[in-house]
This record gives sequence, C-alpha cells and structure tokens, in this order.
Amino acid sequence: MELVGSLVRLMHVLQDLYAETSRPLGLTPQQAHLLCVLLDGPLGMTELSRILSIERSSLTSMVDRLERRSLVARTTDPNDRRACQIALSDAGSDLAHEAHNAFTGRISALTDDLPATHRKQLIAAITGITERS
Amino acid sequence: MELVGSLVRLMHVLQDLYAETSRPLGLTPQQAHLLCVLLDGPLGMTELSRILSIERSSLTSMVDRLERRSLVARTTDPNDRRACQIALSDAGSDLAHEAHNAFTGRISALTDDLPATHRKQLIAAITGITERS
DNA sequence: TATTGTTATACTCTATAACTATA
DNA sequence: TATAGTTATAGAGTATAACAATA
Repeated sequence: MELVGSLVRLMHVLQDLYAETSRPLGLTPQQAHLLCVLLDGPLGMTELSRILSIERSSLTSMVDRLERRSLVARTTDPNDRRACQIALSDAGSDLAHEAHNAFTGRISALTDDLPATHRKQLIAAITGITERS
Repeated sequence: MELVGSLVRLMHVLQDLYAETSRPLGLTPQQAHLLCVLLDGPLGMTELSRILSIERSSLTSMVDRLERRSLVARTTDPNDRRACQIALSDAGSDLAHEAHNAFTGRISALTDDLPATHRKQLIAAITGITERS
C-alpha cells in the first residue's frame, strides 16, 4: 500500500514546514494552530480543546501563556457564568494572519505547479479522506 | 487557494490518527516515528536527528528514555569511536512493526474506497509535493 | 579545526486526577 | 448530577549553549 507511505511522508513534511514557519514568528506550531483557529471568532475552552484535540487542562496552560503575551484574552460568557470565551487580541490577530499567510505561502510553493485539473482532483481526494476521519 | 486548507486539515487529521494509534501501544507519536525509522536499520545520532528533524540534544533524551525501556540499544561504531549506532531491540522491533501495521490499517481505512486510478494520481501528486520540500 | 554525541538548563506540550463554581 | 474551567503533578518533547572525546 504505497499510498499510506506517501500520506505519512506528506504529514511529516507539512509538520516540519509548519514548525519552521511558526518559529521565526515566535510561536510553537501548537500556538500558531490555536491562534489560527481563533481567526474564525472567539471560542470557549471546551470547544477549542475539541478542535485542537487536546485536554482542557492542557489548553488552560496554553491559553495562560498566550494571555501572558497579550495575544489572546479570556472574556466572560454572559449566558453561562462558568464559561469563558477566548478571543484574539489585536496583536494576536495580526500575528495569526501573519502565520496563516506564511503557511499558505510555503505550502503554495510546493503545489503551485500542479495543473488546475490535478489540483481539483487532489482537493476532492483529500477532502474525501478528511471527512471520513 | 483551497488546496492549502485541505492539506493543513489532512495534516491535522493524520497527526491525530497517529497520536491515537501510538497511545494504546504505550508510545508517543515521536517515539513511534523514531522506532519506525529504525526498522530500516541502525542509525547514528546525527543521521537520526536529521531524519526526525530534531536537534541532537533532543534526540539524546528520547533515546535515553527508549533505551531505559529496552526498546533500542546504543552500540559503538567500530569505525569512529566518537559515534554510536542506535538499533532496535527485539522488543523494539516487535513494537515498531506493531505500530507500523496499526498506522497502515488506520490510514488504509480512510483511503480504501478510492478507485485504483484515483489512488495512482493521488500518490503521484503527493510524491510531487514531498519531493519539493 | 571540525564532528559526534552528551550535559545542563529552561520552556512548552500533554495527560490524569482532583477540585471549584455554576447549570 | 452534569458541565465549564482550573489546579496540581508528572512526564515527555524541544532548543540553546557549553562541553568532552575523537577525527
């Protein structure tokens, strides 16, 4: 099954690229991921932990570190006094956009020579894989 | 550029799957990766750190932990008294095969409904991407 | 001098278990 | 009772800088 090997190699290549791209921005890959997820809007801890596939207690310390750097802020949820919403600060939003653009640029450079038809097929195949997981 | 988003999602899906598969074997994803790399034969620290994309000092502690569990062993390099070779023990080899088979099974399950022609195209496209990195 | 690998140190990531406050 | 989030703790991953031994 050569496809499996290809996918695993691709995962590692993208992981390395993600790490190399995050580092010069002063972010770990996990921090970059968190910030980019928040680009779609604030989220509660439970929802964010689900999206990032980490325990809530692990997320607490990640958010602590990012909040100390004023990249995110916890705000209270008016509808549920137990809950909080994690939102990007202005600086966090800028950095998240910067990271997102950097990733996009780096990955585009790997794929920009694919003809449009192959590109469409590739998107369809990958989407099929990720939707089954 | 929708392709970039697809690739990033794929990376995260595969990372999660890799972690979920490693855990019940008592391995972190990084440890599983290390053991699987050694399936092709013993390697020196510098070469192994290059393959895993981590610093040699980080690798030292990883190998320490695996050696404490008797999954790998350091052997001296007869040609260079500075160097060592990291090799799988019998138990480490068994576990590496088990991990490899588990990954293969899980990823196959995501891709086994692709027709052979699409599969070939997908392998070609992915190989093109990874070879450029 | 250059290379191989290690040590020391400091952070970060992560999970488990126990906890508080609110629903 | 159940859920949202935190705290405490422990272990693992990682990088940087300095080092020892050998090439």
